Amino acid sequence: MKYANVIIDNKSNSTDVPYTYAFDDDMDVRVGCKVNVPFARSKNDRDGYVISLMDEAPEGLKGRIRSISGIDEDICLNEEMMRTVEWMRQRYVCRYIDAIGCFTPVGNKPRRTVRPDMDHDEEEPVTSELTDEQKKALDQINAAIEEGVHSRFLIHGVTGSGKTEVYIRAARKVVQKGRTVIILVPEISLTPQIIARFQGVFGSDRIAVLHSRMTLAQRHEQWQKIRSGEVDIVIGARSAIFAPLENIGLIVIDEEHESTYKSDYTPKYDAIEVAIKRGADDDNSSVLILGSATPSISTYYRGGQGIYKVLKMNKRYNETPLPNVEIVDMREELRDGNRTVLSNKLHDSMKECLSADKQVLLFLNRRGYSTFVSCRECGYVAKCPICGLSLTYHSSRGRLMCHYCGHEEAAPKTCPECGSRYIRHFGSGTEKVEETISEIFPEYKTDRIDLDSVKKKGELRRRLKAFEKGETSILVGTQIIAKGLDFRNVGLVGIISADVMLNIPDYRSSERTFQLITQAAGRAGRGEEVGEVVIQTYSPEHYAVKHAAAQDYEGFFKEEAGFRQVMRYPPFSDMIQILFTSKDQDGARAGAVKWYDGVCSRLSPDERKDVFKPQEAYMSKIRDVYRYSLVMRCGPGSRRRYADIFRELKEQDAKARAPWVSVVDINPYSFA
DNA sequence: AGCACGCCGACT
DNA sequence: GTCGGCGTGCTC
Repeated sequence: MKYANVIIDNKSNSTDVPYTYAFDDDMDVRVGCKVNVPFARSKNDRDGYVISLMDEAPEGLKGRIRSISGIDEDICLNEEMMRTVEWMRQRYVCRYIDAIGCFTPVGNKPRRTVRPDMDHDEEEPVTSELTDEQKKALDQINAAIEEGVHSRFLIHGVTGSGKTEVYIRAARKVVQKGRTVIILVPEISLTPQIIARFQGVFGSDRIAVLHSRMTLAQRHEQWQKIRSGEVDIVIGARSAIFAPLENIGLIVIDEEHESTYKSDYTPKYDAIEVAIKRGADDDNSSVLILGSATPSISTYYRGGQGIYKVLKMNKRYNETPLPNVEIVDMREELRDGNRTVLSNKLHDSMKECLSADKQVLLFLNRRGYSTFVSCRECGYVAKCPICGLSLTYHSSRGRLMCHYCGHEEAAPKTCPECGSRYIRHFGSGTEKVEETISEIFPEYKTDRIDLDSVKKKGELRRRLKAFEKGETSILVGTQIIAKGLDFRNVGLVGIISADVMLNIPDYRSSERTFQLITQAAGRAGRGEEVGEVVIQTYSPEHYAVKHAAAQDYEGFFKEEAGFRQVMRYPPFSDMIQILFTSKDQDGARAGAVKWYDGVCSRLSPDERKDVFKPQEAYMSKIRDVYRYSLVMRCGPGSRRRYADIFRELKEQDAKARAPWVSVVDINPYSFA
């Protein structure tokens, strides 16, 4: 007789502990197995997962132990996966079963074969000569692959420098050694070329592509195929990091700065952190490659610390010149009497570009979910004196509030900098851009793409393809058009207003602005000719705008890292948000207050200063559920201690059957 | 007495 | 999460 510690497949906080079951020696129960077990007074057996094995039963349980009824042969994780599960539970303060759920397929086993139908536009493998930079990068990566120890690289390579070719050659070497590969891409539907390249080189048979539009049965089938060792390479979005591969030799995370690598569901994991965890495990010892033209500040900082080996690729593949970037000062436009959304400069450039039979791409911010207050004459923006972020205007009370710390002040009637009365909240009007454009350029076809207009599956790709083919001349859209497709005929990229993004109340707003402009610039003139980029803004002297216009990542990084260090934002700390939800308003508030007290009482006086007062979430009620939020900063090296405090409070809540739900989010993508 | 309902607590 | 047990209060 042997014993197994089992996690019951129950979405309850009070059963989130291992339960010990007995099994006969001839039963093949291993760590990671899915098993059926009797539980409590349930008539039917429940599903569970084995997290560890023991030879003896613990003293205290004698007489209460029941036996495993059966093993589910189809689903079995391995020890490395279960170690990652344990790590996720502690790191993200989630249940065992939430972490296990990341590794297991959803849905049931399909009755018949349901191979997914991919619309592959298979491309010829590009096997041209590598550039010197590509060779140098690949040499270092290959050496690490040969050595077979865990190592991490960041390829900082401008758009078009040929990162994909490096990934492919590294993957080929790893596969030749009989090991496996995970490739993460930000969004599968927007990156068909990279998939086509891999399929062209490795053939479709040994590659599994995981995408969000697959049915549950298809996912299950792909999971089985991967688990049984039929594929060498898995390509997919964020969740593909949980691919049930063994002996992972290489993990690639393309466009590592993208927000899609952070999960918005429980557990709120970061795929890059999971990649490091899985890659560093002795059973894998993988080489990890992050790639980006605009690495996140945190990643690049860690590169400087030696956590990643930074490989530079500064040359565009066929030496295509970088576009000319011009900043338009919208304050001057106003002074000159131009009150429209189009500056004279952008208008003229559009005219010129269109008459040369080239296409125009116009970027629009999604309407700000919060509005900031700024002066149209001098560009002044109201900011929080404590957090350094734009204050949010609450029209109902005519006051300004800080999203992070709750600081509150009256909205100014005149500009505190220049005395102008032209100070007001910003944001409306941009929705009408398409209308305005079609009025000004009626002879050219204009299309608009935003998240609302492409909800239907395949719609986004279809519309982008239409633009690519030249069916429309002007494309107006939000950030989603900044990614992916290669628009050969785009001569001009216009950013209608850099200000909305620059003033989102988030410590990364500068980083995101820099990335957007750089990315947008990468869309212009990818063919032979020099492209043009026009950025409209009321803050032309802002360092994110200036460095992006000069294509100077290094300069931007230095200034932004300085800001982060002074304000003690990541990577110099972790920002943590805990969201409390409840059917009744008092429940959510009570949870936030209870945790505020609980957290503070366990911290030093200095640390306590970094716990902000509980606040109503910006969206205080969604579908009849009330929301309260608690934000705090966690100093370097303290993550684990904070997570342990949160776990303790969660356990208390579970015992007391608290009438709220708490969700911990470490370095959330946005503060709700 | 008989039963519907809601709350509580244990689950290996 | 899920179940049975048990108390309360209503009806026959």
